[in-house]
Amino acid sequence: MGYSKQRELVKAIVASSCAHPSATDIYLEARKTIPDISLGTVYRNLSLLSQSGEILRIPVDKGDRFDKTTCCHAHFCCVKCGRVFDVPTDGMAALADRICDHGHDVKRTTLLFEGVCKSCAKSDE
Amino acid sequence: MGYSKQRELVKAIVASSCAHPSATDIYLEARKTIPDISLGTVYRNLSLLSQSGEILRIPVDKGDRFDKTTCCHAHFCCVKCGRVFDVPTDGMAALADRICDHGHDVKRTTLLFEGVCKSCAKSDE
DNA sequence: TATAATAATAGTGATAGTTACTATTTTCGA
DNA sequence: TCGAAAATAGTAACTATCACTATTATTATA
Ligand SMILES: [Mn+2]
Ligand SMILES: [Mn+2]
Ligand SMILES: [Zn+2]
Ligand SMILES: [Zn+2]
Repeated sequence: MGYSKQRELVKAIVASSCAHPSATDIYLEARKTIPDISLGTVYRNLSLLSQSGEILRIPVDKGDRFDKTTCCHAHFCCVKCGRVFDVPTDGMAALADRICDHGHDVKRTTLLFEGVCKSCAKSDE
Repeated sequence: MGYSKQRELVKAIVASSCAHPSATDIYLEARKTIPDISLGTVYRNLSLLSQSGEILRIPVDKGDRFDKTTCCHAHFCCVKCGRVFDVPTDGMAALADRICDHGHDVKRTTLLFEGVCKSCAKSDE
């Protein structure tokens, strides 16, 4: 993965944010430094950085969000304001309860594993 | 929520499927019975049925999927074929390991809580 | 350094899933 | 049976994201 100041900027913006920014958030922030950076470049670099494990992609209802914290942790996403909060994953069963104890109201818990299934892994030798 | 044969058909199709069908899957199946049913009607009824808890909406990368099983359970989604498999949620920490034991390759685990946060709950009295 | 090969970019256009809109039709209670 | 309320079909709009291409930047090499 070669050098480009655009890619470094995208990475720096994710690294400096605690708000789990969206691609658009990052694009708007990036334009303050590189005014003619394109949205496509932001998306491409977010994908590359996610694939290489330098940042984490979080699938949320209305567009993906990005996280400088790449170790496994859960998120609480507010359906009203869209903010994404970190949730440490020590327990797990009592997690939703703990979130509710903080005054949040958990409406839905989504747990999704993604990967390649047995039969697909076989079919491409 | 009033009666309509379209809504009953959408619900019946979800109830009879074990494949976690997408909105388009359901639309195509519904047209076999009601040829001029519209895609908008399918989407509207899927949303209504999900909201009322009669079916479960599963957010997956490439479009939502729908589930007749509404009790809490996890899913393994293959990024190659798109199939969605049920995963019982007894343990949780060893879940990814168990999926791998079955020959699947877990690339990413997504755990997402959604709801209304404390400050938003306060702001609308 | 000069230069050729490679990689990345900006800008634009396309795509797909979903929602919004509206005129028409269906349902349902009085 | 009749009128309000709800639901529909069809279409258009929206948004996040990806694809394409000509141009520019980076890197490797002589
Ligand atoms: Mn996080
Ligand atoms: Mn399921
Ligand atoms: Zn909120
Ligand atoms: Zn598969």
